[in-house]
Amino acid sequence: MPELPEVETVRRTLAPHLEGRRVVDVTFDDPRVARYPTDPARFAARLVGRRVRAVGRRGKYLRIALDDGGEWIVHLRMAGRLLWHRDPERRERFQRARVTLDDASAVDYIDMRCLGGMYRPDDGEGGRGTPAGLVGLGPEPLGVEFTPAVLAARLADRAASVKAILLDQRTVAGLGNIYVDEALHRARLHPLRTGASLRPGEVRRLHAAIRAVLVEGIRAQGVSFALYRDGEGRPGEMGERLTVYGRAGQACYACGETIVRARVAGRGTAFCPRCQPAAPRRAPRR
DNA sequence: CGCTTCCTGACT
DNA sequence: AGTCAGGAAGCG
Repeated sequence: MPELPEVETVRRTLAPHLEGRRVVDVTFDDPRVARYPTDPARFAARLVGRRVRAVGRRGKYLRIALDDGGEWIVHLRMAGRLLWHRDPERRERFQRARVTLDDASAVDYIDMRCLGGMYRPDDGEGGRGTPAGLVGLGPEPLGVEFTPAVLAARLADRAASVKAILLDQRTVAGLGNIYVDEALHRARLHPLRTGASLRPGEVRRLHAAIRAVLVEGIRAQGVSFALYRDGEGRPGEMGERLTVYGRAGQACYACGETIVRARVAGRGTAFCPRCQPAAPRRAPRR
């Protein structure tokens, strides 16, 4: 569920409450959430007593820097939420863990499907316990290192669909199903176009579209279809601003054609068949 | 490279 | 009862 704009919104809403605070207690209601160390007691022992330096983000990973140089990492996957509050009596349905801070506030980890989890890697950058996906993650799409040339290099010679390539976090960090569909529509590219088929001008369009939809998503504090909330429990408003995702059967805002839904890269995919024509048959000029 | 799997709930 | 869900590791 949460993609880069949603995770960034959680980061921004949690940071003022967490930074400078010391962890005084960690409890797990579901031990599966402790991804590393996998023993909840050991996880708690490694987090209790630490002070939060900064709440950061890399792709869809929340990286919470601690005063011992290590970090506490959270990945929300499909249905995870982090909720900060001051009510010790509060208990959300599907609450899986609680981290209590030294001002008596708490951060609850809530996850209906239990696909997400928390990591407390051994010390040192990329120490044991660092989630595998964080190693080899592609560039931050809103950072200076993500350029049209970098994107072009990652699309070149690829037979896979541009949708599958963009969903791969090694290509660029933080895109998920919603923002990929939105970016492809904005760039007027059919999701089944192969990476190798994209001409330089199309790659530049895609690069700009990716940035634009993510910036808009952050500004709207993310998409809240069902479960997503920010760190203080508020829904985002990006769901009302989507142009293709969730709009199958409705008219394209750009051309009036009916938005269709198909399965691409194993995912439900919405696109406009007129704005996003299928791949040209001829090989691209170089 | 695409497909399956993890998990649990909501919807048709 | 069957299908689907915004993620991503693992498999063939």
